[in-house]
Amino acid sequence: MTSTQASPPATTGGPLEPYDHRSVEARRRRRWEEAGTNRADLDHATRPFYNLMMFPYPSAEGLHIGNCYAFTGADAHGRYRRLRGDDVFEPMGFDAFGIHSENYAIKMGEHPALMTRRTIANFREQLKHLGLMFDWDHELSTTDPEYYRWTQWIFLRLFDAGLAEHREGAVNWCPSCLTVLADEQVIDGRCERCESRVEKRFLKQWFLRITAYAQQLLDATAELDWSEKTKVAQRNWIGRSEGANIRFDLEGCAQGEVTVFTTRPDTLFGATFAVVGADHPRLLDFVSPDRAAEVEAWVRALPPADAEPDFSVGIRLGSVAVHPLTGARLPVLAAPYVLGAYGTGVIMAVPGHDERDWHFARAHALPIVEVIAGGDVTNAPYEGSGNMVNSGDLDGTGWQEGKGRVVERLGALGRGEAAVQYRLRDWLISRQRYWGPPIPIIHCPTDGPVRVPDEDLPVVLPEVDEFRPLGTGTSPLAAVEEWVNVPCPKCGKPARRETDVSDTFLDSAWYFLRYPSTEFADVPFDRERTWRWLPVDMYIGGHEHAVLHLLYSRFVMRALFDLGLVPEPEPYRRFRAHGMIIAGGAKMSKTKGNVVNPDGYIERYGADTFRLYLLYLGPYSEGGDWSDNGIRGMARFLDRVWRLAQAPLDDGAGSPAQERRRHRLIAAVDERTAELRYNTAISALIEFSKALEQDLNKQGVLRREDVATLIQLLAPFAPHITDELWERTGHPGSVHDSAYPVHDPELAAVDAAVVVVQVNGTKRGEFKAVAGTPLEELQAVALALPRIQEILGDRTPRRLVVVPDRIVNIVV
RNA sequence: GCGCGGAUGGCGGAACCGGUAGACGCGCGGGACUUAGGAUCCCGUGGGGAGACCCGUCCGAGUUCGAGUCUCGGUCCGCGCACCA
Repeated sequence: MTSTQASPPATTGGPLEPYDHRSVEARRRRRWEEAGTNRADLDHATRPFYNLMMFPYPSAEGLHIGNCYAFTGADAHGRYRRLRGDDVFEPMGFDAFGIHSENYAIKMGEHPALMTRRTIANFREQLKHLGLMFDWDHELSTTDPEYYRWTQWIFLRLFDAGLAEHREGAVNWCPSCLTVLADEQVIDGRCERCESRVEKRFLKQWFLRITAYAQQLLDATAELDWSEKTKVAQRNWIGRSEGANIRFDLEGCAQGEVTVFTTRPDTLFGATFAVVGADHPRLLDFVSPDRAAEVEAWVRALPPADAEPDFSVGIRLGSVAVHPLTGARLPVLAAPYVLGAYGTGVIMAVPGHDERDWHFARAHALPIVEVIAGGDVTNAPYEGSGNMVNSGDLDGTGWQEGKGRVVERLGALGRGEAAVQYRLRDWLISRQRYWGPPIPIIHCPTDGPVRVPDEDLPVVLPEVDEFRPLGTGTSPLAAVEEWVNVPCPKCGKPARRETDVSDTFLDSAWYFLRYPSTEFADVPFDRERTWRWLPVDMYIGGHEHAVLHLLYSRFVMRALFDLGLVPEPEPYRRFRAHGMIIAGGAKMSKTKGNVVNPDGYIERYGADTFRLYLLYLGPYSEGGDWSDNGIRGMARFLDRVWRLAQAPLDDGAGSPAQERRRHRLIAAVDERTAELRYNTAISALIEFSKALEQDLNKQGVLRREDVATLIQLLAPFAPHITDELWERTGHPGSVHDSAYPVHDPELAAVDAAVVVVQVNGTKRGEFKAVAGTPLEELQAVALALPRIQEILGDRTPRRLVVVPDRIVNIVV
């Protein structure tokens, strides 16, 4: 303890200046801008730390709370790393191309180019008020020709590598957005944006062959330092399954043979019919001539695919599949329950041991045969384990072993082999829309699709008045004749430009490569910069992008790595997903009227309070429930910090207990901040501030060291007020350039313990002890407690369990 | 259906390796200061009981000296995928 105060400490004299967040925050931001505090020295960084967050789509409604939450949490991490001595690069940009922006522009009747310029300006201003450590010198927008020039360049690298293909396929057509959608953008058979029922159409489209990387992308997930949840989502999306390809001869139709994929070759003897997906692009090749007309009519009359399977829908095609082992002649049918786009689009049906096939067989009076013993296939499909039956000389073989035996036998006959299938499909990037980067291809009548030469990039999106989709399956760009008609780069004869634009996910699949190199006009990413800064050290974003964006960018990075253009195959060393902010226990939505508007809170409480509350209201990885009252607690906390930092400060060493307290705080906050456990880091800071308040009330003075530590540890969360107080407490420079305090483990260790005494596991007393007191001594003290003596009476303890510094449990 | 998370006071949430359940914040109750305050500060706050104590982390079993934490079985909620053969 310091000596009791003989006289009141010197004070500043007048009343304490109240905390005015408006002037403080404006002043700090001005200072940062003047001093270039947030700029990273990209060429000389010795400890480069690339702190990336998912760039926003700049919606016209402006910054929403989810953006704020994502960025604040990521920014706190960047600021923490910086205080720990890293050279942190924290860039920001705008993902402004795409259907999202275009649909809104159409609704408002404003040209997307104009609208985007405005919404970006608005977003940028809002972001600046959040006190984020962005290096605005490296801002980018995907709609900028200087950016999408390189998006096109990336496409061409993939094209040259044989990873971009123009081919016909069944595509998802949204009749409302009037465009093709990627499989990933179809949710329960509906468009993810407008929820219209999606239709199947056959169009020639550009695909990126991500499936060529399926196995690599799958294998590499094991090495990633990502949230486990995200890795699992990626693995499930890639969806590897092992089984066999089996060839059946066909009779009575144009197609002479068909290959099917199955994960259960052991059930081959139970195959009683074959089914072709109703959406199979060459369905008619499986139909016998006399049935063609009827089947065609049937396909046309099919209702749109529903989320719920309907097994009563199906039709006989009149052709026959010959069983490769038994020679049995199996009927061939078509049904919508089989996917034309997965595997070969045709299956062998084993109704005895597959639930879907069983229901279909029942509905269409097809035979059901038991080939794995263990169930009763007349009443229900049996998908469990067992021995093979009705399988010729393989009867009695275990089903697992049977898989190999059947494949072996097929192999010997040249009728099949072991095979792997992935759920992952190639990435369809063609969009028949206006607001995107034109795909840099020229279609020539003689040379086919020809790439635009690199030196002709960018293929600038022409300015047109009519940007609405035509609905004909072609982009509005098709109407811009003077743009469309160009000579073929190869032969010089008249040719036409590709008029589709690319998917916005291609824009965001490489933006992290551009940030460090934004000032380079003639390369997409400078070699030296890229090798110094990539891969990203920490990536923080929403879990909604756990599959699409993360997988696409991993694919692009990997492809570029194989071309020797980037230093590593994986783009993001660490990834952490943040949770979601809800309000009143429910997702925010306009219809519910519970949307929290950030601007109002920043205006009223200041960005620091707002940031602090966002990070405090729940674990960052989980999100939390916003409460209008809750934020006031954080305002009180910062008011207290403000008062404390203006109190008289004492440069003395203070008491050992005070110093221990400070070191314990550093240890706790450091560890929790590093692990993104912000809510508990902040609660430790609040506790400490209350302890300092007690000191102040008692002694009228605070230790300068305590106040400085509080300010520094708080700086990643509340960057303005801490910087201001850092200056006011006499420190030169910005708090954000200071060195994070370091704790001494010995001092941070607990020195006094409260030892609980239990009798048979129930607490009966406690006593204080010096940390590290020998076990025998703890025992003795515990047994000597009067209360314990009383409870024990004349019973002798049967056993004593002693946990150092914690517990003595007396078992009688 | 499959996969992954959860379930703790009036509310949001803490709790390291199994060791005082409920840190911290909100709300609420009481007090101080105020002309007044929905401002600020102090004290209290899981339930029951006058009390020693008893009960209490979704439910039911189990392991253990000791379980919010581990095991088994179940209920409910959230998220993702979903005719993937």
